[in-house]
Amino acid sequence: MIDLRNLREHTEVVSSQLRNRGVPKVTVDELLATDVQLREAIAARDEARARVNDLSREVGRLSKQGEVGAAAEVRERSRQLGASLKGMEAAVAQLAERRDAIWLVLPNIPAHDAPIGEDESANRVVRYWSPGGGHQDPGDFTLPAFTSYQQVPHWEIGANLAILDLERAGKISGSMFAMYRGQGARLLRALTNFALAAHADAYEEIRPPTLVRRETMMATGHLPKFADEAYAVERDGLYAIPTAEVPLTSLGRDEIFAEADLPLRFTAYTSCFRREAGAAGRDTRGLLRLHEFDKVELLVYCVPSDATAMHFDILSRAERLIQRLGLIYRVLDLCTGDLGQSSARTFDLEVYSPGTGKWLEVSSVSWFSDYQARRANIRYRPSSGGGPEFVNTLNGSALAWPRIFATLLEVGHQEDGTVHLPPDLATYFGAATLESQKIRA
RNA sequence: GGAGGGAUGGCAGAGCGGACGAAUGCGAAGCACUUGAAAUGCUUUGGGCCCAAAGCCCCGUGGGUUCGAAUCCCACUCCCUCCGCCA
Repeated sequence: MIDLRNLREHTEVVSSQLRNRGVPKVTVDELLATDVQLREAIAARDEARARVNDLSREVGRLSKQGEVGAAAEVRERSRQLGASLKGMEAAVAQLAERRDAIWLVLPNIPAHDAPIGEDESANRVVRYWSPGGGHQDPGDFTLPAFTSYQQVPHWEIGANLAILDLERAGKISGSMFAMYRGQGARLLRALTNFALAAHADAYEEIRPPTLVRRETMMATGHLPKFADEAYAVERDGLYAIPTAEVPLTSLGRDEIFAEADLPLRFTAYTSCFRREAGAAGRDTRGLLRLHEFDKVELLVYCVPSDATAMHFDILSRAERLIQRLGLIYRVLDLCTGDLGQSSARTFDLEVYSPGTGKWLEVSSVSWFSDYQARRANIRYRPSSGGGPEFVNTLNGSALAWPRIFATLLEVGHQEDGTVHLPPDLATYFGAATLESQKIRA
C-alpha cells in the first residue's frame, strides 16, 4: 500500500498522481477522512487505557499495603472505566477496517516518468529490436518480410510435428491448458535451463512452493482485489501462484535486512496459474493464453536509490534473452492507466509472432517502489544509522515460455516443415532442428 | 491421521497474575586502558502508532477471564518427538 503519511502531507500531489491512474478524488478524500477519525479514536482509547493502567497499579499498591477498603474502591472505579474502554476499542477496530478496505485496494503512485494515459492505447513504444537491424526507434522500424511458412500459426506447426497436443490437454484439463510432447517438452526444459544459466551470475536460484497462503497473496497485492484471477484450494485455504513474484516477495516478509546484504536477487522457475476470468475467448488460440504456463522470474529487493538501476538491469536481462533467441521484439513503457495495481512503472516486452500477426507480451518488468515492501513488511537497516526503512521491490519475467515457444516455432519454420532453432538454444536443446516425430497410439 | 512437547529480544534462555518491554549469558556497537591487539572495565544494543513529548501497542496469531495477563482459559497457526501413511 501507499505511504499514508506522505498522503497526509502532500495530499494534492498524491491525489492527482492517483487520479492519473483512475482513482477518483472521493476515494482519496474518504481515505483521508477515515484516517483522521481513526487517529482521533486511537488517541481517545489510549488515554482511557492509560488511566485504567494507572488505577490498576494503584490497586496493586493498596492491596500490598493491606488497605483492603481503598483497594476495592479503586478497583471499582477502574472496572467502570474499563467498561467504557470496550466501546472505544470497538470504534477503533471499525474505523481501522474501513480505512484498510480502501487502503488495501488503492493502487501504487506511478513514477514521474511513466507516460500518463487512460488505457493501453496510451502505452509508449520505447524501441524495437530485430536480429537484422538491432535497436531501432519507433519511427525507423518496419517489419521484415516473412516467408509463407513462417506465417503458419504455431498450433499447426506444433500439431504437425507432434510436439504440441492441445486436443488431449483439453481432454485432461479443459480449454486453455497445453501439453507439450517429446521434443516439445524437451524444448521447454531447454529454454528453462537456458534462462536460469543466463542469470546465475547475480541471481540466486530458488524453487519456491507454488501453493501459498492468503497472506502471501496479500503481500504482493494479488489479494484482496483480484481474487477472481486466482485458483483457490478452498479446503486448505491455499492459492495457486499466478507468478513466482508471489512467493519470492514473501521470502523476505517481516524481515529486516542489513543494508550491506542488499541487493538481494532471486530467480525462480515455476508454473503459473491464472483463471483469466476477464479474458475468456480473447486471443486464446494455441498457446496465446493459458491457465497454466511456465515462466522464469527475476526478483530484486534493494535500497530505494538503487531501484532505477535494478529496473534497467532486469529489463536488459530479459531483452538479452530475446535477442539471443533471435526474435523481433519491442519495449513498451506502460501508461499510468495500464499499470498493474502494485506497480510504479512497468516495461512490457512483446515479441512479434509472424504466424498470428500479433505482438505477444512475453515479459513484464516492474518497479513497485515500497508498495509491496510496505504490505509485506520487508525492511532494511540503513548503514548510516537510524530506524529501519522499507526496501524497494522489482521483478520481471525472463521469460514466459508459451508465447516464446510459439514464436520460435513460427520464426524457425522451414519449407520442409521442420523448425530451425537459434544456436544459443540449440546448445541447451542438444539439436539445431525440430523434426516430425511419431506420437505413440 | 493419532499421541505428546513447544513458540519470549540477533541467538541462547529465565520469568508462570501486580512497575516486566522483560533477568542472565553470548553476539554486536561505542568509550577507557594498550604501540596495536587480546584480556579487562564501563556504557549502549527490538519493533510500531504519534510532527514531537507524554502516552499507547507488541512475549506465535486471534478471542476471553480480571481492576490488572508474557503469566490463567479457548480457538487457530507453526515447529519438534513418536506412531501410522506416503513420493
